[in-house]
Amino acid sequence: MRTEVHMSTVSRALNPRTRHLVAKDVTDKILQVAEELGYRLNLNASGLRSRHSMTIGVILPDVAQAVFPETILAIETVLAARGYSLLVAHAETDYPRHRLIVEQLASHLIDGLIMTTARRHDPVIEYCIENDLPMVTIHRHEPNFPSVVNDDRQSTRLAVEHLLSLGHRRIAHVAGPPSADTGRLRRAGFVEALERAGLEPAAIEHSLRYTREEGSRCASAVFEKAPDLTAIVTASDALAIGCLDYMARHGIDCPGDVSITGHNNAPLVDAIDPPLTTVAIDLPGLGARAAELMLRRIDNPGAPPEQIVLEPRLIVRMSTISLHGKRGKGFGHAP
Amino acid sequence: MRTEVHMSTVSRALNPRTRHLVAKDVTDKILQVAEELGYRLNLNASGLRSRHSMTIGVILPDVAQAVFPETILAIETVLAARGYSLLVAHAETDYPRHRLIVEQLASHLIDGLIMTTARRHDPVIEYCIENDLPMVTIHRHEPNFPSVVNDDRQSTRLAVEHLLSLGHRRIAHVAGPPSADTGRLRRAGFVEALERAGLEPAAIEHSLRYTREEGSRCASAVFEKAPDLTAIVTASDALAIGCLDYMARHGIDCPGDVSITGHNNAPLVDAIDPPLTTVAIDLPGLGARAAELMLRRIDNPGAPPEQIVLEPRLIVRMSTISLHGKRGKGFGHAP
DNA sequence: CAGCGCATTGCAAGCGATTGCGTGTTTTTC
DNA sequence: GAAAAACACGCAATCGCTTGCAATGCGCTG
Repeated sequence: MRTEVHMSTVSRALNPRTRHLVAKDVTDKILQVAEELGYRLNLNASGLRSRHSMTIGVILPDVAQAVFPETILAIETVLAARGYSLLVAHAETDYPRHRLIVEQLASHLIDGLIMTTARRHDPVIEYCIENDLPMVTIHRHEPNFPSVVNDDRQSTRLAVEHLLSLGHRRIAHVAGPPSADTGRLRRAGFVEALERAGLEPAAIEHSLRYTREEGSRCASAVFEKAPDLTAIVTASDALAIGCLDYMARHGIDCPGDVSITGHNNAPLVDAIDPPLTTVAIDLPGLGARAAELMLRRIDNPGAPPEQIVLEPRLIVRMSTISLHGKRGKGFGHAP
Repeated sequence: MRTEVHMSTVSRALNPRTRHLVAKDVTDKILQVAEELGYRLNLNASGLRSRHSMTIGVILPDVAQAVFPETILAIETVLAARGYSLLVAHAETDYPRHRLIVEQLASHLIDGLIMTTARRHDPVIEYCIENDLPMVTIHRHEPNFPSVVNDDRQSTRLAVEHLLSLGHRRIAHVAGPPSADTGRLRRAGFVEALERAGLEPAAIEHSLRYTREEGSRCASAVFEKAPDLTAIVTASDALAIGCLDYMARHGIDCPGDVSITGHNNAPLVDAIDPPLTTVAIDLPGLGARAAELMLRRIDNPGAPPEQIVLEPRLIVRMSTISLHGKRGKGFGHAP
């Protein structure tokens, strides 16, 4: 930097937070010269001294889940506008990777962490708590941390009410992992909605992960427990498609024999056979809100943690049909 | 760090590249003590002095594309094993974002860049060339840079040959963006394969992006140009599904009236209606090879750039059927 | 007009690692 | 057994920026 001013002045002028300390005309000149010279400050040096790296970590559970790209994009869009970069890490269930992530945090690589994994008892979270690293969670509640979640109870309630209105009474649930908030809450909403109608779940099976394969496995389990079921509410589109896979293999027709609802409204679920009735959640909203909360948290660490809940929306397609004037599978008499 | 040795020795012991400079027993002791104290070196300080940040940038074009998650995961897995983190940036076609990315590079935030966008004439690439930042490209060739690509010519050849063997003769192509290597090469493979059979393309329409909407638009265009076509080869699954959307709206049956092939074998394309015949590319392989090339490039900048080409594989499902004993759309006579 | 306060800028000490150089010690060599 | 080479490690400068403090100059008040 070659101007007639001292480098400390340049530093102050370049940093929006300290810019008010330098005279307006000097600031303008500095910005102009910096632009001409293509000067960029060295974030390593800056971070070394000021102890922030201008990068935010994002932890994803499982690439296989189609719901993340949109969320990530939204996060990045909001953060990039404030000069933050995104460091992504995939952390399925393997511990070595968790350890690695913690190490990166410990290396002061990250100014904040956005967790999109819904698993509880996470060493990464414990680390954030201990070192009070700004964290915001998506898809899960953590006391004392900002979070943005879908109203998961409401999600499955919507699905159940839809099926009830179609005349279904023997409804099973292919649930998410019990270790995940999403899994537990969606299950709770499912049970509640049935209880209100004076009904009991036909069957409930927890998946271990939100995958198609798990969906198939769980389908097998619920059909075993409740051969006369007429509908299945699932906790994710992938699980629903897994159920469809199972049913196709066993000659059970959807929606003719059994209706199915998914969850998330992931890309392409409108194009599958049959187009999936599902509960849409606001993926970009989840990301954008989370990023905003993160920025607010960084600007003002003392503020009380906000918890944002977004409303789901039922999207009816072809995988659910009315039972009225139709026989459900298991009635036992011929046409 | 509180041992009886000097911090320079610690630094050397902790860095695998300089570890040979210190005695084995001292190294062991240092590693052990570091472990006990939970000591992590400060990457900002380290990077400031040594001018490398231990992070690799990855630029993605478009989140909407389902092909990236697997590739990213593979990249991260390989790089994380060597202590590198991943900085991701989405760079569709908007220039402000490109500028932002270049600025991050300029801030020495990144030791290398993996480009997954196939667009040509990219300011980011120019920056890498000028500042000889290690770069490796996926899905595109760049002279003097390592790259890993699918054999895109072969991809569409496979698709065309498959359709030819089913008796199709009037085949159209919904191509990728002409600005993308993938778009041009897949188109070239398509044309070549037809030429070998002494045939001409029924129609070719270039999409502007690999999206469903563009697929629909292009479908409209090719049906306009060649109403008698019996098959469409597309440059991506998203485009293929867009074609299916269009056909569904216009009462054209797939595969009854027109056969369609996709490209990439993205998740769920086996579950759509009809299950899509597509050309599978090795998504994790693309990522893993790219990451390995990056590491090699960093270790040994002088080595000649390797160019890796992976072989595609045709996956036949239900969206393509034989024309033998069947009438294609446009023959003009009733059953 | 002296004195005070405020706004603006310069000074210089770090932030925590890396690394070229130098010194001390051990091993090799003839 | 002495000189040379190899090996291990310490020393201290340095990377580029931030920031508390000091210094300067200005306008304003009494």
